[in-house]
Amino acid sequence: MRDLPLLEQPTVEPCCAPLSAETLGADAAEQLARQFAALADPVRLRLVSLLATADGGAVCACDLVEPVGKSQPTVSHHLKVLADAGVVTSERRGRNVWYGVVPAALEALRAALAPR
Amino acid sequence: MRDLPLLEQPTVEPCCAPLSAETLGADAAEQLARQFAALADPVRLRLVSLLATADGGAVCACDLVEPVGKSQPTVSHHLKVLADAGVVTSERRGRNVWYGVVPAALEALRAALAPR
DNA sequence: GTGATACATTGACAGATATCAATACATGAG
DNA sequence: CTCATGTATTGATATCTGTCAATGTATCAC
Repeated sequence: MRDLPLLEQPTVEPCCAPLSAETLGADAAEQLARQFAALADPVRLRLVSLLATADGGAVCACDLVEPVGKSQPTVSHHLKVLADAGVVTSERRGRNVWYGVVPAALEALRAALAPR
Repeated sequence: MRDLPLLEQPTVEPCCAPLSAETLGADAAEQLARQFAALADPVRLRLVSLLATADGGAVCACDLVEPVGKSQPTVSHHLKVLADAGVVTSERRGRNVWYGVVPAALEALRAALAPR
């Protein structure tokens, strides 16, 4: 028995060639830096990890506040940063909002770090 | 004909299990966030790319200032940030200092982003 | 409609960060 | 030792970022 993805997955276009393949241009560097910046915070990393390890790949925002030990507005802020960077997606379900990782986004970053 | 590595490569211990494998603890999250933060700047990304694409894998600091278009102290600062994060190594050679990427460090970050 | 619940936004503030000019330090040449 | 060169450090400043309390907004139950 197979389920459709819980959350709609946005299309992800690769930021650039791997760092080790060709010299990064200024524009690509800015874009890539923004994506890494999204992961450059311990709270956001824990959020991503919570989403990525959840079965179904999605978690209600209500279940994210307590595990990271920050206030609700702070968690909401971090989720927005992740969403703006394309690392997570969100979807309203009644009164709740569910968040899920965008595996393709992580894969794109992984590709940027690939060795020569 | 094979050469020894131009720069001594430090040992790199993996920060943590992949984000998608198990929930990231607070301490591991801090450590991993610091490493991603090193890559969360366009100038530093270009520096890493310049080093990674150079044959021999190392470049004189003197050849890094002009390509990134920032002042010498600024470039020196960014190189220090990268070195502190373990992403690059440096070695003095006479009056110059040569910098090189630490491929294992990039690989460790890549591993953290690996899918389930 | 009213009230309750879940999430997002605003505003304020402290701490971090990127940048450069000026200066210090280290190395090799003479 | 002295000087020139390459790199690092210091100090100052503007900008960005993480955080929370307070408030706003959307959805459901009634």
